[in-house]
Amino acid sequence: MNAASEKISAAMTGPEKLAALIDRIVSFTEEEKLQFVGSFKEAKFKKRQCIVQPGECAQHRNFVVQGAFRAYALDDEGQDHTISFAVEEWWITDYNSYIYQQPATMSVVALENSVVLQLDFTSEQALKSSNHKFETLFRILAERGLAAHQRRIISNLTQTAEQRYTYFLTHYPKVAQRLPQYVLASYLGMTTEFLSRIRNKRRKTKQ
Amino acid sequence: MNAASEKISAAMTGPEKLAALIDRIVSFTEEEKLQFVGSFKEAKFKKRQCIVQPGECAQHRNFVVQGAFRAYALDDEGQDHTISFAVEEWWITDYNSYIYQQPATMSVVALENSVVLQLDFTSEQALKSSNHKFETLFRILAERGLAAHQRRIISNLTQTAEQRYTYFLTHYPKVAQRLPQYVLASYLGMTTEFLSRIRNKRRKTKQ
DNA sequence: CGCATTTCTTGATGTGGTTCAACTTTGTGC
DNA sequence: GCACAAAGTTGAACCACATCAAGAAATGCG
Repeated sequence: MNAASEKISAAMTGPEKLAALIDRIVSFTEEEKLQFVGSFKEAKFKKRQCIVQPGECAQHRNFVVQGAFRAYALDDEGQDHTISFAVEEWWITDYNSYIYQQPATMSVVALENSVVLQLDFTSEQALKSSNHKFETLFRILAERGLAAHQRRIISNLTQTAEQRYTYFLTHYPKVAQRLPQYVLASYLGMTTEFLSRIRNKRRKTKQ
Repeated sequence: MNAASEKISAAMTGPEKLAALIDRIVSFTEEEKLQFVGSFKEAKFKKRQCIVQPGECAQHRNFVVQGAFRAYALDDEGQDHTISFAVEEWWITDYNSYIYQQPATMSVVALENSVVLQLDFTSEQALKSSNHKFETLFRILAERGLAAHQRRIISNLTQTAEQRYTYFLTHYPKVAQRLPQYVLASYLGMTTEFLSRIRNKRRKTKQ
C-alpha cells in the first residue's frame, strides 16, 4: 500500500502516522521515510506535565501521536493566554525559542496523558542538510504555519469574539468539544465567562 | 568586498541590496547570487497603486527596494485592518494566496511611490528545486516569518493598545514616524482616534 | 464511593476602546 | 499657489467584553 494515499487512523502507530503525514507533503522513498521517522524519539507525558518552560530553550519539535497540548503565555497581570494547541497529528513547540535556540517565553503542557514523537534541534539540522527533500518538507511546514498564523491575525483583527468562536466551531467541531473551555476561550482571545455566555446564548437561539 | 559583511545602505541598487540580504542568511557564491537576483524583475509603483487585489491570485513575492507598502483586509462592516506592511529590505505579499496559489483575501498597496523586486511563483519554484541552498533560504525566511507572526499574536493577546504602541515605538521608531497614523493604528488593532489619544497623553506626561 | 479540586455558569458592575460628528491640519494635483 | 482631498484631533455617548464574586457542575483520586 502506498502511504501517500493512506488515511491516517487512530489504529496506526506513531511512526506510521508521521510517515503517512510527510508522504502527503513531499514524495519519499521507503528509506527516506525510515531515516526521517528514525530521527524522532517517542516520549510520553502525563496530564499537566510540561514539555517547554519559560526561560529554558525549546529542545524539540513535537509531533502529537496521542493526546493534546497547549502553549500559553502569561501577561503582566499573570493572566493566562493560549497561544496555540495541538491534538493528534499536529505539531507544537515554542517556535521562536526553537528556531533561534533562545530561552522560551511560553510554556507547553499536556492537557491529557499524551504520546509524542520528538525531533531535537541538532537532528533536525542533520536531516535538512542531508537531503534536499527534507529541507523542502520543513520549508513547506513553515510556510503553512506562516499562512495559518496570518489567517489567525486577520481573524483577531477583523472579527468579534462571537464570530471567532463560530468560525472555530464550524472548522474544528471535534477540537472545540475536546478542549477545556478556558483553553478555547483564551485561544480565541476572550475570557471563559464570556465564552460561556456566547454558548448559552447560542443554545437558546438554536432551538 | 564580501557582501556577507556588507551593511545594506540606501546608496546600493536593488539587486545589490537583495544580494547582500540573502548572503547574510545563507552563504552563496557570486554565481548563485546572480542567479537568484536575476530571477527577480524590477517594478515601480505609484502611491495608492495596488500590487495584490482580493479575488486575484498573488503572483509575486515582493522585495521592497525603495518606498513602503501595506496589506489590508476589510471586515463585514467595511472597516479597514492593516495586516502587514513593508519598507526598504522587507518582503510583502498575501502569503496565503501566494503559497497556495489561491485568490487573495487582502489588498497590497503602495503607501509611497516605490520600487520593488518581484519574484513570480514559477520562478521561485525553479530556484528552490535547482539548488538546495535556495530551498534553505526560503525555509529560513518562512521560519522567521512564522516566529514573527507568533510574537505578534502573543502581543495582541497579552497587551493593551498602549503597550502595543509603546513596544512598536521602541522597536521601530523610524517606521512609526513614517507610516500614516491610520495604518499604524489599524496594524496595532485600534482606531486612529484612539492612537491619537494615546500619543496625546504620552506627549503630556513626557514633559 | 466520597471529598477535594478544577471547571463552568450566572449576575452585577466596571472599563478600554469604539463610534459618530464636527473641526483642524496637512498633503497634493493641476 | 490655490482648491480639494486626505489625514489627524477632540469631545460625548456608547458598547463589547472584562472583572469580581459566589454558587453549581463535573472531574479526579485515595
